[in-house]
Amino acid sequence: MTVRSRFAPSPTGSLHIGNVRSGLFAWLFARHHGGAFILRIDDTDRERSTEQSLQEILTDLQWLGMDWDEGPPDRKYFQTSRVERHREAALQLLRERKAYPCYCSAEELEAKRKAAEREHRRPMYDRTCRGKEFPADLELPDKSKGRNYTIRFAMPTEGETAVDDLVKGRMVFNNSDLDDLIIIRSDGSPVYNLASVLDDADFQITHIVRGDDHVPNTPRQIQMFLALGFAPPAFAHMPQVLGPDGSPLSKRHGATSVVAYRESGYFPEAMLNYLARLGWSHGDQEIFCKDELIEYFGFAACGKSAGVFNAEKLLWLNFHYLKQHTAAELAQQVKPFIAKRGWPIPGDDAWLEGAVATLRERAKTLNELAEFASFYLRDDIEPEAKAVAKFLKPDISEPLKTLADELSNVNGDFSEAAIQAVFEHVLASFSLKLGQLAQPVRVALTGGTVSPGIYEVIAVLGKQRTVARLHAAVDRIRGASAHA
RNA sequence: GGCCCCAUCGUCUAGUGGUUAGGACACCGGCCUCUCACGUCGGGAACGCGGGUUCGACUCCCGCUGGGGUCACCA
Repeated sequence: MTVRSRFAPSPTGSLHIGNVRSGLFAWLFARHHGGAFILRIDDTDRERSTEQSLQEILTDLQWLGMDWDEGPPDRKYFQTSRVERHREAALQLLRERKAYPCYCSAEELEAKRKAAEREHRRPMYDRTCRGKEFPADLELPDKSKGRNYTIRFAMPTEGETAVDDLVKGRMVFNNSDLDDLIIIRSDGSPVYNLASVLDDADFQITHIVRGDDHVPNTPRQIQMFLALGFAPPAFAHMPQVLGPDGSPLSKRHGATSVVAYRESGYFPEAMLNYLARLGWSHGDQEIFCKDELIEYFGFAACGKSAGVFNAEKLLWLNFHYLKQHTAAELAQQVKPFIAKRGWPIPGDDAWLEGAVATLRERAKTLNELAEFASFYLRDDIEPEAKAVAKFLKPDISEPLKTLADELSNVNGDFSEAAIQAVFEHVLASFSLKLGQLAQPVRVALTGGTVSPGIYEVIAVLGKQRTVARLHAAVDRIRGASAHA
């Protein structure tokens, strides 16, 4: 049997970390077994589904490299295009007496539910309408035509339903605890539980991989597969992803969507690696490339307990992958992040590569890389007041000026070695230690007290810009002391 | 409340009856050093509790406690 797994996001918002992880495991499982990965769009909630979030989800998936064998743009894989199929199946169930019309109003049901809760009883539908007679040719509900009822699935009331879950193990449910759930609303539209079962059956899904919040649905869906005449697929329920406070990961925990990380300059390899390692392991290994993930993946090595999303570990992984890229690659990849800040993108790729090379050990994301490159990219830097106060003092103006002069006299290659030689000469003539000169120079050139090695910075900046900034600093010091 | 699930360092986890309980992130300290990083060396840090089973339990069983999921004309 060929493995066919699926991922069925709803296009009602951004692709969520917890959600995409279930999708990733479904994808890894399919790829591991050389099977097919099906992308289905659960867009039955027409109110909240948008084209924009659909496009965003597809982009995220492509970015992560989670390619699908079947799915969009083929309309067949959009749940809304299958409502006729869902309605026919409901009709079939009705004719076979495996479903029945329910005339209870939403208000009545709500009242009963509240009463049950008050009395600490299970708030389950009391099956008032089950067993009542109804014509064999009963039509599906349509409120607008006066057919104001819903269709419920007649769940077996005896026996039990077992789920042999690939990650959770065997779970047994009493059928008497299973609700007669609504499968067709009073407006005639099919409900998720029916649509999902039918789609999984029709698309011949062999393994349903999803979040474990679906566990309670599983025995009900198995009964529906059976009633519809299908063999139920295998199930693998992944534990939830939690926020740092132990509650399910949500927007209030900060960045939790794939797109947020994509736009912050994270690498897809890092995201993939992190997501896979959250709830799954392969001995002590922490770093996995995509092919290794596919090769090693299995549900046996998946944990059963929920995991806390750790943004710092993701960041560490991202740093790891950033270091894997060459400076030339990073120079290209950082451009969009420079543009986003409204800064000019250098035309000289080799120069940008040189600048990136000095920053790559310091930045953990492409976004940080762009941020740190600020003083290379712009000449209108505003030095930090604290740094100026601490390092740009009157007695350093002379050494700074001398350094500028000697630097401008360097002939030939403006290399780090040449720059170092100039420094050593200035240091000796003023009896200064490197630290005493380097920090003021750093403030003069970068505006702050933190930067790559000072020789590297000067080499990247070039003779002209370096000298200009040193002169500016000297002027600033003299201006300040003149005012004093 | 009913049903279901879960339980090793702060976090992600390894571990399948006998280990000094391992790794990673984070944290702390040393080294390197022109700042910050990187790197490197080292450190602290966990089997929720109580019963069994066993010569021996982190590992198996039961109970407790704690945490979570779910009970819609949402998906």
